[in-house]
Amino acid sequence: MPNILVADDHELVRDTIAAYLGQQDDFQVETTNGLAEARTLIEGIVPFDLAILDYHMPGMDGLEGLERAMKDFPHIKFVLMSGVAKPEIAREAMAMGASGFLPKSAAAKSMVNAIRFVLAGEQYFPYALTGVETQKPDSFGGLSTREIETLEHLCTGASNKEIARALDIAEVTVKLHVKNILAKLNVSNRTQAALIAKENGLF
Amino acid sequence: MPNILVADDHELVRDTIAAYLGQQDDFQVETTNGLAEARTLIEGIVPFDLAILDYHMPGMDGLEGLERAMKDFPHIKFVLMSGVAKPEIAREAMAMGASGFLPKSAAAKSMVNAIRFVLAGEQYFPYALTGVETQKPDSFGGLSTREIETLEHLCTGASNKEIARALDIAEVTVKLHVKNILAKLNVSNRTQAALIAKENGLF
DNA sequence: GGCAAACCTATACCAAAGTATATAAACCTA
DNA sequence: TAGGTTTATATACTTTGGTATAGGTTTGCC
Repeated sequence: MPNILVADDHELVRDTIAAYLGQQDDFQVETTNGLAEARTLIEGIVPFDLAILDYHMPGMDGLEGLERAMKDFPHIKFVLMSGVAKPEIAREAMAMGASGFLPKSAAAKSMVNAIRFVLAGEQYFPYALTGVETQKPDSFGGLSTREIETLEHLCTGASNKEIARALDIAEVTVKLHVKNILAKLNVSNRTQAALIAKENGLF
Repeated sequence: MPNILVADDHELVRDTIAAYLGQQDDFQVETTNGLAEARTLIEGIVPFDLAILDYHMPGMDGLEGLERAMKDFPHIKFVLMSGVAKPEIAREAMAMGASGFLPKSAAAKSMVNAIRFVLAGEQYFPYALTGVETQKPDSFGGLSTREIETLEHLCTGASNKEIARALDIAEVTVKLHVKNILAKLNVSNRTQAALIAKENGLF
């Protein structure tokens, strides 16, 4: 019997999903409210086949938590779940090697089918998100490619040093990009830049 | 057998809640994805006892939809449900005469108990939201009043100096507050603090 | 070839952010 | 009254952020 782990910090969502899945007699379901707890459970005695992780959840850190988890537990299939469902996030997760993406707007039946599909070794990706036209914002406020990438990291609250490591460039260069971003977006610090990027629905 | 209507535009949430409630042998559950459809169902043949309405749902228009529904169907008990859970909204709904408020962060068991409670003719209101006097988010991550005020300015991208001027305190004091905020929210800089505050629907 | 633009690095400097301790008044509560 | 919490301030310090200037690549275009 497949063992499934549902990790979400909203108890209501978590419990109801688990209850729904548990109703299906061929699923065994456990739940947790954060990534750290999920990792502990996975490292435990009971072997899990599939883990459903909420995108907004303590410890996730954007997609980093998912990436780490996939790296640390390569034998487990991971499915990302999100209510806000930005297509790029979903695609990025899939690109990382996630087994699937579940928008919370999906029907419960679709969810169960998707989970079966994933357990069968396939990748599940909602048709609605395959639209190609909504890729990365390639022009926002006249920002260059590298500046967009920098802004993206800025929106996670990363420091210049962290951004430098992520983009594999020197910290001074990041500072340059940040300075240009602030000028082009006409704001005075990184926090404001992150805020208006978010407000404009980026990332 | 009590008849319950669950209206939410997220199919996953809706279906799983309905399934969870339906499991309880003394509940009969129907679902819809918007207020208009909910009203149609209520006006139909099947008599409903209780309607659970999502705050973010087509036709709700903030609390106006709830108010209209309560006026038009005074014989039905209405419970408001929300994931973002601003205390003021909950209180306002209760003040309007709603029978209860369900934050999505509630446990599934609490939900069922709350529903029984409401069906018994009582009003259900989560203990965590009972802080009455302040309209502002008065409890978030265990932040104090002053820390909340500081966080609010943080969310505009203000500098410590600007916050100090706004709150009429010394800049060092602002630094203290910021430091405590970062610790309590478990983040490492002001940008992350602002981001997660926004994500949690504050300010 | 020459030129512009995006990209990267370096040095240096100053401002702002964040940490660490210590002190103290106001307030609530046991 | 004693003790805890919140708020506030101060001094001192380290780290990070942001600016300025000067060069150095690569790419592509006229």
